[in-house]
Amino acid sequence: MYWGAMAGHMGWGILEEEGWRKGPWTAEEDRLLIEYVRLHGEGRWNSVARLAGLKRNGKSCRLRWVNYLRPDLKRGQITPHEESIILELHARWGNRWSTIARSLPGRTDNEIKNYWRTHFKKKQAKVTSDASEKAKARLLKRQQFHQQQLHQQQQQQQQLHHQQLNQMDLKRIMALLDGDNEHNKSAQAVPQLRQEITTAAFPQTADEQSFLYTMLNENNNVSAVPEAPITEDILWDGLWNLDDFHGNGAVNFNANCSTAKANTLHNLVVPFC
DNA sequence: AAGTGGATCAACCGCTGTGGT
DNA sequence: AACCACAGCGGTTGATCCACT
Repeated sequence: MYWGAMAGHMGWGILEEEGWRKGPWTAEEDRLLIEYVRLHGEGRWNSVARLAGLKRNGKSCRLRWVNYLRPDLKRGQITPHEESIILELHARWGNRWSTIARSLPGRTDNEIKNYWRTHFKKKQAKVTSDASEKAKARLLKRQQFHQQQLHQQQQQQQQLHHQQLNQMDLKRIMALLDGDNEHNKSAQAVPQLRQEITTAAFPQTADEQSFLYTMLNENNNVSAVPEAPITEDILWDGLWNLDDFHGNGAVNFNANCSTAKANTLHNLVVPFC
């Protein structure tokens, strides 16, 4: 199109090291190539340079002929009908442009490829972008819900802390740590203490629990790492696994979780269902 | 009027498949 | 079997056009 005009006027084109011209084709080069094909037919493109006096390599000649000079090429815009064919065939074959082009007489693979890139690639990107926006919204909703839950949990914990603070628990644990209990120096006492700390109504907060575990470690000079509590991350992992809810995920979910955990998860998940 | 950025398209590049020797 | 030349394909580039600010 405008390449030809530009090349014709300005004499563009550069010479490669091997002496091949590159860049836009001139009107004279086109004429030589057309004449060559008229005399010798398509093919044997590497002979074009020698037989037609063109300083173009075979690949360049073939491409110019196939994409621009062929007499059966259909000019003009892609019609809606052709567009629907492209869509359908691309859905079936993907980026096999030459295969698609065979179903569209007069259209080249390059043309279809360019058309797809300019018309559908961005639509595809928009679809992806929309999906991304939805994901962001979901994340925001999740974060808001997370904060709300955290706030509620803190309030509930504070209430429970005051209501259920069991002085007997505290006294028993502290007594064990202080050494009133003779067993606390023995290795067997460690699991017992750990169990006390874990199951006692007191402590209720993570800080309190951490404090007691530290005391326990210091007193016994052993590693007393508690079982990891149920974190939000684990709960959300459960939520994402619900994507597989119709498959084995649901089965595993129920099988692997205690009823309490399952209920907790269920309560967390329901707002998003 | 000038600048800018997206759209368009011709052409190139690198890789792979195929056929001949 | 190995090598080579060629054809074809898909991805990418780069220059120009054109609408918009």
